Amino acid sequence: MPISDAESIVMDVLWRSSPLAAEDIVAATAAGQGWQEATVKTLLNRLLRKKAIAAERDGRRYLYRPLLKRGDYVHAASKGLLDRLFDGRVAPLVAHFSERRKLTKKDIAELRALIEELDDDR
Amino acid sequence: MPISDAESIVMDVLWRSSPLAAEDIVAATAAGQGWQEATVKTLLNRLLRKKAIAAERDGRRYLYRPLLKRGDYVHAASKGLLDRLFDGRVAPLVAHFSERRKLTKKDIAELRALIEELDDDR
DNA sequence: GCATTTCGTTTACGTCCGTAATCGATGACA
DNA sequence: TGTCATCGATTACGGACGTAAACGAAATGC
Repeated sequence: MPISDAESIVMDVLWRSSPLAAEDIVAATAAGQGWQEATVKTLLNRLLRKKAIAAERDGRRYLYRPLLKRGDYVHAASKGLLDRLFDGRVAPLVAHFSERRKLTKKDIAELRALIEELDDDR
Repeated sequence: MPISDAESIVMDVLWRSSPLAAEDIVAATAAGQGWQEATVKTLLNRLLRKKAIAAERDGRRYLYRPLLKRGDYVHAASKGLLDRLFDGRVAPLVAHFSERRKLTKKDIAELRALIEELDDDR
């Protein structure tokens, strides 16, 4: 079952640091997202049902931590997009941004460094 | 208003060739997707309401063509993902696939060619 | 001990989405 | 000219999502 956009914001908090109490997650998200605590509670419950997080009792409250790894989530999302739009390959995506002139000098330098490194491994 | 996954499959057909009659779009998608014609009709109507396509009368039927450009759609989707997951930059995405060893030799060669070309433009 | 606060759980509700059947108008055919 | 086939338009319906209030149990303050 997929993690929704709103849910992924909660995951982000937990990926950054965990375990956390609901209170902490509310503190980290509610203001920025304009959410009520109740909303965060709902999202936590849905994530529990999806087995994306786990809760362990800590006295009268629970502490939440991710079960789903950030890398796995990022990978699934990225691969989904690549498959749908770029024939599953990375280069066409880079080419797309290049054609749209959305690559800064810094982007290009980073890419060049990456590629050189990869070539070294070869 | 966002184009949903199912809708984007209809858009794909129209991006490949347009204008097309509903019948053609059904022919191009229904079998592969396991859709009834009714489903395709619904999707066409929703795309019309979203102004992603336009219909012009052709005798007793309509011919549909895209208003939304494929490049714009691809860009919005890609940028959304990059922004959400990779700090809006392309290199970290490439690095991610590299770390997961999901880059084939061919991918790397394509990327190297791309980068060299970009460097030439510099 | 009893009221109040504090958690998590349950329920709610409008919208979008996937999927499709049905309806209504119009053109074709007999 | 009346009936049948075609189209697009309307309506339907369950599930997910965003957003949140209400409820119930447990702890805490007095």
